[in-house]
Amino acid sequence: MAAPVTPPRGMRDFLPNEKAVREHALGTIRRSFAAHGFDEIETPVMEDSARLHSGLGGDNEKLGFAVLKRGLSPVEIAAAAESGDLLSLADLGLRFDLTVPLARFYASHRAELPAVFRSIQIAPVWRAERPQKGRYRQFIQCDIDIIGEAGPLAEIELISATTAALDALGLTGCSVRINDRRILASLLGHWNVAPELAERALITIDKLDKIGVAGVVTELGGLGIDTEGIAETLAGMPGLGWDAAAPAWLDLAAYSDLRALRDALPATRLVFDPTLVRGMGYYTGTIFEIAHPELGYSLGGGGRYDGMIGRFLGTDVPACGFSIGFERIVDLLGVTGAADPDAVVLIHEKDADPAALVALKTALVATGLRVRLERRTKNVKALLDRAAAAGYGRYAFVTSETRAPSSLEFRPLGDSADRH
RNA sequence: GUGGGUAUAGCUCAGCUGGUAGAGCAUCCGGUUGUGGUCCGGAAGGCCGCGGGUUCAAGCCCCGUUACUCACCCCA
Repeated sequence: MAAPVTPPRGMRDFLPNEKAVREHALGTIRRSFAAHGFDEIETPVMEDSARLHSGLGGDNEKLGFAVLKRGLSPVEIAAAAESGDLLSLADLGLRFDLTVPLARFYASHRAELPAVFRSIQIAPVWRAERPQKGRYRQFIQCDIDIIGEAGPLAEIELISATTAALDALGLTGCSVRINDRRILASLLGHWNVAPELAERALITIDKLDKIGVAGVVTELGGLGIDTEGIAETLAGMPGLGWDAAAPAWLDLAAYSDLRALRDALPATRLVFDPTLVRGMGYYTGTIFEIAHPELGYSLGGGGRYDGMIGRFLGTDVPACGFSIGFERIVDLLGVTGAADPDAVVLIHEKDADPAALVALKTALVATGLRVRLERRTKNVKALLDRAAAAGYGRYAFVTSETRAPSSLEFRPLGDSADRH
């Protein structure tokens, strides 16, 4: 058996028709974001290892691909193995999201950017996860971020631009779940959860829709949290809605801010969900996620991270972002290639004159057509089916008598069942 | 990191209670068919993922391993 030829685990090759669908979707998203006043930027795929592991990335930090320093000596490697700190052998890492690189980018280029900067990033990120449906080790994220806007305008613009992009893709049925870190903080305070347990407790709360009230109570108890009265609070959380009679644990200021967002976005299905958490440690205020009724995972998410840029810049700058999980969107769209009548296939004999063929093709290209040459095989049907699947709309046979494009007789390509 | 499923031709898959490897599609060749998407015939293509074990005999049973895949964890 030959050496394996599959791509690395969790990473994929894309066939021509898949690539075409992806590029089409990316173009749609890009145009939609740009129309809403965002500007596209690009950053390197790697960042300093120390920056990626600054504690802001939550669990994702553990999933980062590290890049070894060049020219390591056996002594250094042995020392790292001895100390158990293998990460010290890496000085760079592949980015696991686009937010941490953006914060560094902004800190680096602040002087050249507008006071309120609206960025687009459409780029791959890497996480060393166990792959499964909707989860890959290399995947594209489509992020928009607004830096320098502390008020709700940022959230409103981000949510409306993102839902506009989803609409442009023809994706229906999506809703946006929304919550606020301040609400989660007041909830944990109400339960007297120790700060060092807060992160674990939040992740557990996030699972409420999956494991139920009893499951969450058990898991919280396992963390060492006093679960007295927690079940009652939990039971009332999912259906709370927009007109709740303010339970004691609810941060009223944050709740009121969320209601204002809801009022500002009448066209969006905005669902208040106090159990929404999100894993990234850097969120400080609003958090949101795109939900789809057919999927058990989210199609994207984001939130406000007012503290992050200050870690790189020294002074705090408010920031908020929204990320679309491109791979999950594409999986949902499926592969549909429409036939292009301006894309034609020229079928020629094995012994056709190459110079004449290319001259003929060039003449057709000059008229605005997309032209592919195909050597005639015994099985013409298979050849034509493949061309049709690749989006070609017409075909013609080239013979030794074919001199000019006008002598070609084009026929439509398509389902072979309805023609013969 | 944890658990389940799968692994046979380029692709999609059969292969019965263990008995020397099969189909369809694709490829190539010959013929047929109104300058052509039809049909007929033929050929080529396999360490049955890899390594052990049981057996007279293993694609099939047992153990291990690797890869893929689904779910959990976590996440887009």
